[in-house]
Amino acid sequence: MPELPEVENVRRGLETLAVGKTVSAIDIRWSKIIVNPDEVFTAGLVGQQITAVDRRGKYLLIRFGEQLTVVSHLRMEGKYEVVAKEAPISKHTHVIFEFTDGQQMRYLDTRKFGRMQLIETGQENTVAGLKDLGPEPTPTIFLKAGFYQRLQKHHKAIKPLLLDQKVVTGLGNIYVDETLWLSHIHPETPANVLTRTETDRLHDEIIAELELAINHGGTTVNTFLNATGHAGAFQEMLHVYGKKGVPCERCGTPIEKIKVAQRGTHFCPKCQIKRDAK
DNA sequence: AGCTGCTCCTGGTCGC
DNA sequence: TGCGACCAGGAGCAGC
Repeated sequence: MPELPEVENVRRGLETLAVGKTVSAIDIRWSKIIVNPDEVFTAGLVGQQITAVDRRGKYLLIRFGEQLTVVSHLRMEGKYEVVAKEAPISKHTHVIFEFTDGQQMRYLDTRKFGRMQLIETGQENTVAGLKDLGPEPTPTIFLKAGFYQRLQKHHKAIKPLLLDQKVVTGLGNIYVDETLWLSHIHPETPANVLTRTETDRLHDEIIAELELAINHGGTTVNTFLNATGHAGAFQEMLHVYGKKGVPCERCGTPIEKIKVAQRGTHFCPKCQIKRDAK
């Protein structure tokens, strides 16, 4: 599933393949993907040129001309491809941007969870989800002191807080399990029992893990911008996610899978000791 | 305000 | 083999 590293990879691919192209037509095949009325979305974008592709957290910000932005969230299975218009269209293609050069940028999404919204550039803060987004996971923006203070305010489990994009943006279920294992923290640990030393360690692991994944996913960019293609490569680097019953790399104890806040959660019961509330 | 639970979807897996 | 039940989950939202 696309988390921040995969979205960044898609961003880089679209930057290469779609910037400079001008939209000649739009075909919306599954209307619910588009937050705006179909005709507003289409009328706004036809004739516009793609000028840049930015990213904020897991949101893609596709810039059209100087004044318009399409905010695109891939959710679970969204993908983009840029292909010749003659290329076969899969049944999971829901939005097609046709360009004046005969190519098409297509949005594919097996489970149709993804969303796209046309806004005026500069109005990003009107989009629910974007306006309350926390810091990007980079050392200059995501600060240890603020992270610690934020966690101290909560007594619920650390895992759902890391999934909350308001605390830090970019983590999904896979990377949360991975960073908690790397940090020796049990996913159900109440956030406010974590020490400053522990949250500092967690902070560093989050930054390092996402950077590693971005760099790892940045190796292959072709006309098909496929998040799962890169996830396949990163698969080899996972320590706990999807490894129920497999011996922990550090201590050999079988990895366990439980539910935390309705999410499948993988951890090592020996390396990640559960602690009670204060 | 914090938190929980529901919703959207389809493909894959499991039991019978 | 076929079929139904159930699971996977990011984030917006309602409701307590």
